[in-house]
Formats: sequence, C-alpha cells, structure tokens
Amino acid sequence: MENSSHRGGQQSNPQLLPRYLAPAVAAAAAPQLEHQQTCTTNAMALGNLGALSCPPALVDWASLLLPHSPGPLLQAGAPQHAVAGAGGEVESGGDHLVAVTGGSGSSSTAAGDGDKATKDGKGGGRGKKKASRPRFAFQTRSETDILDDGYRWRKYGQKAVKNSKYPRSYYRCTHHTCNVKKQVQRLARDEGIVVTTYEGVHNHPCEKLMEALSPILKQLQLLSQLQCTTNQLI
DNA sequence: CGAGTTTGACCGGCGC
DNA sequence: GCGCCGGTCAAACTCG
Repeated sequence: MENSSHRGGQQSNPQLLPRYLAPAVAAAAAPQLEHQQTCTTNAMALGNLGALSCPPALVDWASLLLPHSPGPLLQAGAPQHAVAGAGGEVESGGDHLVAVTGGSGSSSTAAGDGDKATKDGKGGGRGKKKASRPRFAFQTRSETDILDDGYRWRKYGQKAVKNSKYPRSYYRCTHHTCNVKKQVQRLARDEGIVVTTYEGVHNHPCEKLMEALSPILKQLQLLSQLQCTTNQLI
C-alpha cells in the first residue's frame, strides 16, 4: 500500500545528498540524548542535508562509527526548539525539524532490551512491561515518509492512529543483534512533516555510513602516516 | 527462495 | 469492569 517506496528494505529519500549521513547522525546522536534531553538545531538540521548550509564540522564522525561511543557528537548550535513534551511528544518547530525525546512516555512498548521475552502463544511477549528505553523523536519536512538513515529497517506493522488520517508505521532494525525500533508518522496538522521516533540504541555500526566513510578514513590514515614519516625525516 | 511488506488479529495498558 | 487505543505478531503476499 503506502510506504511501498521502500521495498527491498532500502529506504530512499531523494532530497538528501549523502542521504544516509544526515539522519544517521541524528540516529546515532539519539543514544547520546538521554531521556528528556533535546537536540541542537544543527543536529536537527542534519536531518535534511539538502538544506544544510554549514558543514557539520563539529561532528565527531569517528564516534559515529562506534555504536556506543560516548562523547558529544554534535556540539554546535544553540538549542532552538527544545520541545520536551511529556512522554516524548513531538512538536512542530522550525522549518525543518525539532526533536524531542522522552523516556518511556505513554508508549506501551515492551521489549525491554532483550526483545520479546517469551511468546506464550500468539502475541506472547506483547506489551510486557514498559522498559524505559532511550527514545528520540524528530520531525522532518519531507515528501517521503521514510528517511534513509543508513540502517536497514524492516517494517513490522502499521496502525491507523486516532486523530490522524495518516497511519503510523513501525520498523525494526534488521540487524540480528539489534532491536532498535522506529515509528514513522506523518503529522496530521501539517502533512508535510514526518515524525520519526527512534527507540533504543543501535549496537552495531551504520553500514552505509561505514561504507561511505571508509575511503575517507583510509585517506586520513594514509595522510597521518605520511605526516609521521615526513616528521621523522625532518 | 529469501527478504521485506501488508494487514487483520491479538494483547496489555490506561482512562472512565 | 469495560472499552478504547497503541504496539506487536504472524500468515499471506510481493518482489528481486
């Protein structure tokens, strides 16, 4: 039906340049933002690289490649629209996006960190107990519902949501050891805005990001090696 | 044939 | 206790 645009697991968003970089940053940054914290404008702006005017110079790219690397990913920019709705609500912010996070909020997501515990029959582990996982929501102004954030997602459900003519889609990271989920929903009052909510922390590097950055990292390595040898010669 | 999507059903939480 | 609603499951289906 809808969402058929991302068949094959690859989501595409034509408006993003290195498309996977942008949301990947946001996604990777998500874990850094603990509950009830907010994102910086830059972090959010990264959600739409097409409109990104200043390069994310302060982004610690290397840390992005590490699933759990600590430290600030994005440091620039003053917080713009820090919306902290209780329960991880998302509010319309600037032109592009605004992030919000919240602990567990009203979500009844189960799946603590180890996936469904047991399956007692059909729908066994459903909605066990709310385990508060890091949640991170942001909005993007996009014509396509799906952001290509560099990770591979598998859709496992779609629901019509009350007070919204647009359904909410549920995705899970396809990485076997990773149980990060995300919800995608188009805003009812502004259909140009797509709200993406990430839940959980990827415990693996972003494939596309690695793929894209590896040549650059390689070059950097070579350069530093070269510099070392020249320093020794001098 | 494997991987991913669709979709109806199921289940638990929550408000009344 | 009941009904609503959101989140998840899983069979059926599609696609490469």
